[in-house]
Amino acid sequence: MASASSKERSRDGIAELARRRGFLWQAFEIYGGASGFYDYGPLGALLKRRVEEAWRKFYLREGFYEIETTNVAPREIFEASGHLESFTDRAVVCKHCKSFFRVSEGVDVRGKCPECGGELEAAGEINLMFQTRIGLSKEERDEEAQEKTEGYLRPETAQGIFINFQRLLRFNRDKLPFGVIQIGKAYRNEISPRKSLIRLREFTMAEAEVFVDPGEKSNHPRFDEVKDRMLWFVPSEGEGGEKSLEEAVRSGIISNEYLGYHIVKVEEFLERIGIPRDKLRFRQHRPEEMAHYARDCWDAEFLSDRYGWMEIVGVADRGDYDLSSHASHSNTDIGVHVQLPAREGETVKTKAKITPHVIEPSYGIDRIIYALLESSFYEEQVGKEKRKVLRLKNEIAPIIAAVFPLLNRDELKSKAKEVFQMLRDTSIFVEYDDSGSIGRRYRRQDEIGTPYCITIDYETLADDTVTVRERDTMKQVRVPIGKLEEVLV
RNA sequence: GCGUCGAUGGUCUAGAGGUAUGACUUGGGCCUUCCAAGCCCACUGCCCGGGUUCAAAUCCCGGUCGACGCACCA
Repeated sequence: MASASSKERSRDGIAELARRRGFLWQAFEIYGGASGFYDYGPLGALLKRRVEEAWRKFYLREGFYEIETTNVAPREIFEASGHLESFTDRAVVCKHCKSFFRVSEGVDVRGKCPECGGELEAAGEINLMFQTRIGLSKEERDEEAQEKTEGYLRPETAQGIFINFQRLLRFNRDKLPFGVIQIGKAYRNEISPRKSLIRLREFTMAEAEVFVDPGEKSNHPRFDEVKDRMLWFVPSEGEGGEKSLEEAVRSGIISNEYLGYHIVKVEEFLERIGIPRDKLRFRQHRPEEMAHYARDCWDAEFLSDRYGWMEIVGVADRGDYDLSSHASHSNTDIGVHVQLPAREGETVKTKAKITPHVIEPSYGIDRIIYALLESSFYEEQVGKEKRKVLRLKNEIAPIIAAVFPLLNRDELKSKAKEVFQMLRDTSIFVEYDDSGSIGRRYRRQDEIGTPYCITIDYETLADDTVTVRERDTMKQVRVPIGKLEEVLV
């Protein structure tokens, strides 16, 4: 056990750091905890917010508008979305080979295991949605009345966008294509949540829904901007490997330009916030692993030292599944009139009514946070000490800079506090520290990914310059206080 | 959900029937003109519940949480 657990521990350095330095805490800890729930501590919350902010900016720049919809929704929404049907079957498990089966026409508790012929036992309900009640319900009421009060926590944020489609279309002045984003919590009552942030019961998703005329799917107006981008594709069939997007689309690996465009955007974003490109690939779902709504799906996978390849973003072609289904369940017409291009010799343009298709990049923010922490964590030998450093990009680092007096003396401390306060008054988030030796303070900041440390020394008192020490190189430059703001951005 | 193993200050750890070891961290002080230095002082702990026993961190039972394997992950 000793050797296994010490190996475990060294591989787990980032988990220990995240806990100790206030990034990530198991939820409900003082009550013994509950599996699948994590709280973000002060630094974790800052990091997460900065990642979300970077994501928001990225998609707003692409022309998307953000909306915010409810976490709780009535039963009908999930009847229409297909989640109720896909989630509430009873399940059985084979006592012998442990295979799991959904109860269906062919399989029930009294039957035999289709895999090995072993005895089956009930394994409860597969219901990944958390159920709740909306309003009061009297127990003696009939079943129909019960159903009326039945509500669920959303298992994805997307439905809130689909059910507002008409409003959104109108907001976009009845023109396709357009895109909508949402960042928010989603909930899935996982059977066995594990692996820190990888499988949570409550998690943050950032989803973008692109509505496009199906006839235009292979004609993205900005395809040229991204077509030469090289990506690592792993299709469900045939050879994978590094290809340009254009090649992938032309050879049919990627079925349309819209899907391809957004796959590239996913990689651009991930790279921008600091996920290393060589740890990223795009893997296509096999038909049997596809969600009920998807006609095609590509996962952006991150190569984790700890967990191997793991999904951090899914890019799905949902076709017209959601809009059509909500249209029929809600008895609403959500078709869109589009103009067809005028043909040779025709004087009148024809109009057609179509149901848009949806391309959906869906980001698991918590998994991305994990990937960022793991891939930016380094332990390196500096002299006799091990230096732990989080090489986070400036754009997402929880704290941009820390201000120190070189020595714990009043004249340096008061000057340092002055500089600290000056920076806090800008949008640059800084920290102040005067405890222990200067070296200790540098290392403390390295550990939490602070890119810069500003030190006030006696020279500062003479000429108003400070040293700025860079996290990754540990090199220092002298900078006038007045120029700090531009140096730190 | 099943199986195996585990849980001791903030972190990591020693202890295998007599209420706990050490290191680091943290806080205070001294020292210190740039990378976890040194010295002094201080704080903090046996996952929860039940049982056995004069006595339980230690043994037994149950639970919770975690790691790993199987299954699950629309």
